[in-house]
Amino acid sequence: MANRKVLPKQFYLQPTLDVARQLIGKLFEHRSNDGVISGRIVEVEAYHETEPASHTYRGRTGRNEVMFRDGGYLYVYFTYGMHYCMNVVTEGSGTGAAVLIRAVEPLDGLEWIIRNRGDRHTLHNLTNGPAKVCEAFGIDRSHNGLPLSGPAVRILETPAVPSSQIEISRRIGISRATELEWRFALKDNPFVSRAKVKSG
DNA sequence: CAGTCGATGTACT
DNA sequence: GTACATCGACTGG
Repeated sequence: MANRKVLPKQFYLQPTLDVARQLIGKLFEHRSNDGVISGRIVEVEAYHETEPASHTYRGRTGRNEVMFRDGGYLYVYFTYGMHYCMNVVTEGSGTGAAVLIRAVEPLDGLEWIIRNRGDRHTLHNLTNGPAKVCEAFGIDRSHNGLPLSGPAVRILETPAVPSSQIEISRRIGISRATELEWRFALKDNPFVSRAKVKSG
């Protein structure tokens, strides 16, 4: 794969919705002793301390500490007794905000992704959901708080995706509050969660 | 195809 | 004790 530049710190310090939109099309990469797994980010959601669906709405807790850091760290949390979800922390120190990675399109390490997820899934079902992405990439509690500048986890620069290719919609799975249109996805990409399965 | 529901552990009230 | 930024298996049309 071509050499890619790691996203600069300043990228993550922007307003969370701007970071979310710009993360579409970027490459997420996990390097471990097992090898390299990478994927193109195709679906994200923004979360911010100013709205009730965010983990940070009620202030600091042990779990959400990483979300209050300055942007550029990975926030990983455990939910439903069995799943991990990973987020990109945004904005300045003291603001609890992040962008949830909801779906990626596999690039490198497909063999590892299949091994991590099990071999009874179709290609499109490997990484089309936030907990699926974490399982596929081998991301868990131990990655909480790691910097996205590497060496374990990184996000790499890519050419900007035109806004005509980005679909904006309501967030998924929110039960405590009115859902906001803070979800960004690549239009018609088959790796997006809840994508319609084409018959032809 | 859509809708329902159990799994399973942790953080927080 | 309750809710949970989910997934996958199962049901019925």
